[in-house]
Amino acid sequence: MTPRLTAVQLEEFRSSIWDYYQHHRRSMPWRETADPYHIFVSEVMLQQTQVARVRQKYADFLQRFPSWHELAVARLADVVQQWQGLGYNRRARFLHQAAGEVVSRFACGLPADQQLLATLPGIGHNTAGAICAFAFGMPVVFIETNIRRVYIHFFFDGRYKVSDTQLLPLIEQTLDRSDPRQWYFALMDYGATLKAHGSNPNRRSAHYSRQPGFEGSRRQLRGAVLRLLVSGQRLALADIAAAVGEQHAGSLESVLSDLENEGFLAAEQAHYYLR
DNA sequence: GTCCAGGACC
DNA sequence: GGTCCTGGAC
Repeated sequence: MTPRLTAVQLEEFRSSIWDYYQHHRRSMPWRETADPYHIFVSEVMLQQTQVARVRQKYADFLQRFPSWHELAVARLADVVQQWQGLGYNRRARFLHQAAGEVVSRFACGLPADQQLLATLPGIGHNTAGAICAFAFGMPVVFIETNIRRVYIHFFFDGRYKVSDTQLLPLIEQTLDRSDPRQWYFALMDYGATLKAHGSNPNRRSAHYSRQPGFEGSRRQLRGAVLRLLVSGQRLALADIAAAVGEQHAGSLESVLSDLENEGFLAAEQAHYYLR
């Protein structure tokens, strides 16, 4: 199933990655710090979102919410406002909730523990691993899209439906324990270039799927509703319906209900507002 | 205009 | 296995 690497294969692979990194490393602000809060914010932003779009948002967000405490005590509406343009607003709510938990559960700071980090909202095994590697320099095993590309490209040439379960033992075998932080930076930079040049190896991942269209979707409507309310105004159903337009009329009430249940919205006297 | 990148949670 | 956003590339 998963190949066991020889010492020579291992050395060749590591050399390829390090050599590429030496000449083509990408510079990013969150790579210049080991501050757990800064790393945490960057990793949540980088979930499902490309580096280019995160850069400015990262700087603005930290300017507005400089510490766990200031994020924890902020209004959710302010956090969502700061999040605008990144998409997947649930991440803003998770981040806000996570800050609350960090302040209450981990007064001494973020724990250097992958399992424990993965109990925080919005943090799964992979983001927890990234935080451990980048904030604490720990030799943990995790996978994300760029890393996935690298291992499929090198070790599963011509194969289809490659699962992460097959990749993880290889990531573990090849992990350079002398400097996990730089090693993962190097892997991700190599993976990013594989996408840019030639066919994307991740299409051969068992976890690849084509995404549905955005125009007219519930996702689009959710974004539109939050954008409408993010400035703090309270609006009646009819006002929201008028603002989001005819094409969303059928699903508006259901979307409002979802957003209310998720903790984004509240309603008083038939007027909706952002919490 | 159409396609596509990006993990967590239910 | 379905759902969640937005902007940039083509």
